[in-house]
Amino acid sequence: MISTKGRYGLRLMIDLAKNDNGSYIPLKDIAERQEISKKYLEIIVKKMVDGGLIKGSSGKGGGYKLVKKPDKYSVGEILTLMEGTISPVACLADKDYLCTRKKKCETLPMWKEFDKLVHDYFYDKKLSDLL
Amino acid sequence: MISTKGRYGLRLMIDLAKNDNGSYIPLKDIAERQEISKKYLEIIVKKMVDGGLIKGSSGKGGGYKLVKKPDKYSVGEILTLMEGTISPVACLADKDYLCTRKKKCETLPMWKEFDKLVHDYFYDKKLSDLL
DNA sequence: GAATAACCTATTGACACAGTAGGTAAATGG
DNA sequence: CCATTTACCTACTGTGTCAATAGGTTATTC
Repeated sequence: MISTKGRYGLRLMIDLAKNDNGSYIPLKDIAERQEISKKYLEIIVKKMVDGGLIKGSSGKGGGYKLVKKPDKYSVGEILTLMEGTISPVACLADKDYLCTRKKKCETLPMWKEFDKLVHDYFYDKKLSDLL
Repeated sequence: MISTKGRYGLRLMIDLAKNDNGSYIPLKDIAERQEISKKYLEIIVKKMVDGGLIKGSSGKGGGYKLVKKPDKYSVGEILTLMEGTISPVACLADKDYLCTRKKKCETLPMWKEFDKLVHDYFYDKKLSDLL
């Protein structure tokens, strides 16, 4: 289940893309347009900056802006950054996950197939597809 | 993310299907074969019984058994019973979810498309496909 | 130097997850 | 009838995440 972080994060990116005029966009404006608490958006926006998906600038005339063209962002990378993982099961989400039943597990192949389905869907879908 | 309830629940159903010889299968045996705590499986098995997916019988010779042929169970119905919902976002999981932005939401169409993808995948996949 | 806006740390209440503990009720075999 | 087996039931617990709020400090511009 995609949390508000992922959902709001995506809307933040769409807002940044739609209102991009070259200059920085203040979070206050985004919060108002998107009807999301600015305080909560700060958490989301920080992850985006830390993850290198957007950049911020302080002071008057400051705000946030995209660092790439919208068609260069996949929905998958945005969601993965926000959610930590988009893998549907713990066995696949964590590379170091240890499971003694790996070889005889009857469900693992299905999870893997489903995981690929999800992964492909979100990584093929671009931010530009949502504008 | 599918929780242990969903994952174990699926393995329980597979175990019941694989070891079906007409009579009831004690939970103790399933717990040992699947290497899952019997106590924890009790919670899962109760949901299955309450949901009408399996039936139980007390006393010696008792246990649990399927009520349908394995090809009549979809993975989707098993997971939905265990997880409550398999919808990827709150907006779609809850029928009564109120969102003032429904009409202008740029992400909703994508969530709907993805929701259908997930739904179709799991409801087309049958328990018999996992044996 | 005032205003603007990002950036930072901490806290909170609610809830779900992943179990565990300890019992009662029902069915069967001897 | 009674011991055994097995399901069935209620309650509890620790850990963690979610969703959000509060209250600051730093950086930048005019």
